[in-house]
Amino acid sequence: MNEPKIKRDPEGTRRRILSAAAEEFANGGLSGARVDQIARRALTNERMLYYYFGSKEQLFTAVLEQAFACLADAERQLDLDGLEPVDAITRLAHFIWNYYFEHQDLLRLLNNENLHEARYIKNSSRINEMMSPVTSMLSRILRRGAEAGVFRNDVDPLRFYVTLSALGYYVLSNRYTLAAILGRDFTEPEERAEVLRLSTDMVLCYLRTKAS
Amino acid sequence: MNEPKIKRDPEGTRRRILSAAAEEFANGGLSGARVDQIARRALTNERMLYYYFGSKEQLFTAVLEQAFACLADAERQLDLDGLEPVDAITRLAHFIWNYYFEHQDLLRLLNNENLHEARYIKNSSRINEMMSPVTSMLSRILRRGAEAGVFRNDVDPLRFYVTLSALGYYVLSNRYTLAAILGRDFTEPEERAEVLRLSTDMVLCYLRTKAS
Amino acid sequence: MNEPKIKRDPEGTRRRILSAAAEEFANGGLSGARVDQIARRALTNERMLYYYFGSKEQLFTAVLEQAFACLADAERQLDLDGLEPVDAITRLAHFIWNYYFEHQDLLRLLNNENLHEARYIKNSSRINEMMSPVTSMLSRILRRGAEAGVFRNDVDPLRFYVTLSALGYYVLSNRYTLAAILGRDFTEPEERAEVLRLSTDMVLCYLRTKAS
Amino acid sequence: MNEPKIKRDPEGTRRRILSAAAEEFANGGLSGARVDQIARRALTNERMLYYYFGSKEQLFTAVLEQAFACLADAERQLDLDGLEPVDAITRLAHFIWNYYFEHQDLLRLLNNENLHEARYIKNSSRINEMMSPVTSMLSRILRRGAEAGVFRNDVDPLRFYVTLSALGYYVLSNRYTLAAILGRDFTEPEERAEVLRLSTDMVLCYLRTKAS
DNA sequence: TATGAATGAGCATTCATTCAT
DNA sequence: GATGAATGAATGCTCATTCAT
Repeated sequence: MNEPKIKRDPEGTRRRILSAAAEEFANGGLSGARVDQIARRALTNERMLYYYFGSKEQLFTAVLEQAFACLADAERQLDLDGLEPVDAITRLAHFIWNYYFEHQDLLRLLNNENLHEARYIKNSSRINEMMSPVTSMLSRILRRGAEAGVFRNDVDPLRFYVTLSALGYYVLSNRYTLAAILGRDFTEPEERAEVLRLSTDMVLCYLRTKAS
Repeated sequence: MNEPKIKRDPEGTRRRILSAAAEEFANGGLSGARVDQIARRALTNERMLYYYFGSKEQLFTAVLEQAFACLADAERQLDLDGLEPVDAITRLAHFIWNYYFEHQDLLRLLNNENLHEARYIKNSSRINEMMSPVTSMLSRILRRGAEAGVFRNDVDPLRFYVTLSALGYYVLSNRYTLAAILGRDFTEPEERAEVLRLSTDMVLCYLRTKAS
Repeated sequence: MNEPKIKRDPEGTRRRILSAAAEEFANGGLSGARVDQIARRALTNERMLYYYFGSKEQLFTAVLEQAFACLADAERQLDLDGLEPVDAITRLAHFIWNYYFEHQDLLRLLNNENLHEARYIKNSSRINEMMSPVTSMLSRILRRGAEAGVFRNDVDPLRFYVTLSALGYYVLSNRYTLAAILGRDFTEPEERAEVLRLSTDMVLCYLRTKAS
Repeated sequence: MNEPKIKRDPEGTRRRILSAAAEEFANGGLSGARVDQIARRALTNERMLYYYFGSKEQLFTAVLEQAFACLADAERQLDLDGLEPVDAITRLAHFIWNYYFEHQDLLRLLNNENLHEARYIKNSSRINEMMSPVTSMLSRILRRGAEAGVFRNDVDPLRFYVTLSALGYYVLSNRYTLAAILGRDFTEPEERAEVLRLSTDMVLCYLRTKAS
């Protein structure tokens, strides 16, 4: 009656359910999210959710798949191969740092998923097929840097990648408990800039050092 | 009947409930944990849970309080003031790294708590009262290092502390999604040792560099 | 299985819940009534009760609203304006007397509601909107009687209305304790007739007396 | 610790439980009252309630018994035999009117008990033994009045007694719903005085009228 | 494709009551 | 006589899901 009813828009209905579910699962996780809330937010009814996705769990998986697909897309649009190694690393560090900040839903979904021991990612063939494009990119940068003599040559790309991701992820994911316990909000603009600088300084300092 | 019934053991009952709750809340979080499961695991009945803790949420808070109290205790037992600055930092890095590894329940509780935006920590006067003892310790180490000329002198202790914590926390918290996506398990013993080495190398490398 | 299942009858389901609730709330009141009993009696399940009414308390309010709506309907169907004043008063006295007798659920609901200090009536906008139609009717009768010289002219209509209601309500509401303590059942047919006669004699006797 | 603990006062404990129970049962009735509330209000623990009274229902019965015993006591202290019949009736009407007003707990208990169909009064031998002293008193007054020629001689004492009680009980018991529906509070001092006057005028007017 | 109606299992919580000291 | 600890059976309510149209 007073609610805007969308009629006969299968594509749109599916999309609205997916984005509504992303928000609800981000807050609350799998068990905390409510199907009626998702339906209401998607301007449809609960039945359609089952019609399109089969079950709450399958919907959760679909949300994860979409979030990962977005990340992979963004990574693919990064073109670091034309940059100097130092600039490439700096650029990559900034990209990762910003991506999580701008997609905190993904961060929350990842946290939830890890609390489930990645059960739903493992069951998704789509996610398993998409290998992170950024790792091979990183390998190339590190190799180029080593060949140019600006980087040490004993760096494992995967290990280095988690190092690049860790600080940004950690201060964002733990912002609330850190604020409660340390009394500082690491997501305020100035503070963010300082931590990012610390992070890039640290990794570059390490890369430039000769292996012992 | 066939279960061992413990009778008249208030201390023990309370303790059993608390530790059962810690496990159940670690898996599943606040909404995922089931009070009947907690009661069963504690070898008591649901009623006692309310008798001792009032509500599921208050029990959750009590679990958080205990986990934080344990961490604070462990931090207090660290005596770094007698060590050389470099050794002290190394020791601290190892401590943090190992503590989360050996107390993954705390890590999961923290993740859950951050998904709740730290609502339950904020409501706990006990937790708010216990300021992390490690930060003042870290300040002293950094100052000593700077005075001895081995460390740069522009390092913010809190910012440095989250840097120390971040990598260990990240690879542990995200082990499942990292394994699914990057195909490597960062919690295997050898891998852990390598990542820890990378981490300490990186921070020490940074500390030794003169400020730009 | 062996119970008659009614399917796809929203009107009927709602109605059956309401009438089942009326009975259960009449016995036992708000706290004494059980939602599973109401559901069983309504040949449906507990969930539908919440589907249609939201909560036990809202269902209680809906039951009160319906009972009051019935009373107001019955009052509206009384046409006393064409009768002689004495006949009109007699007729009204009989109506009130009989209505409570034939709707003892309403009486019990009213008793319960007064034990709650009318909390649920106050929260019902529907009930607050329907002013008792009978009071204005009574005003007109009393005025006509006074103008015709058969009634005294100092009678307050509302005060007189509660006098008319009181005796019938009291002997019915307190029938059980009166029977236990005085040893007489005031709801037996002969006794009822006598008390009704006493009541009408009394009020008419009073109305006919000149004001002192 | 911070609560005043009463120790070794069996008489007092019993009394405090009884009066606490009276209040809790008056609000909420049998099913609405909570044993822990009663215990807390009585400054003792739940166990003592069972020690002294056996069960919640037996406690309810004991409360009823005490309330009735108080009423019977008060009635016995009325000495109407020395008064003129008209004064005696007036005095009795005022007594009843005031007693319920000053003992609204009794009124609420009676309402609750009638909602239970007087189950608990019936099971109390004590209450069944105490016949209301006021009825025989009333018989004597009516006889004297009739013999003196001031009262009609066809009045049934019991029927007349309920008439005397009804109005006072009704406006008090139904004060909240009457206020909500008629918009007038019949328990305000001035209004009470007027209704009492209406009531006594009415019964005296009736008594003075010759039988038809 | 879309939707209101229906369901049973499960949820956190509360209850009166009893046990053991 | 007095008390803290313990219990099992409800209680109101919510959940994800399916039915019928």
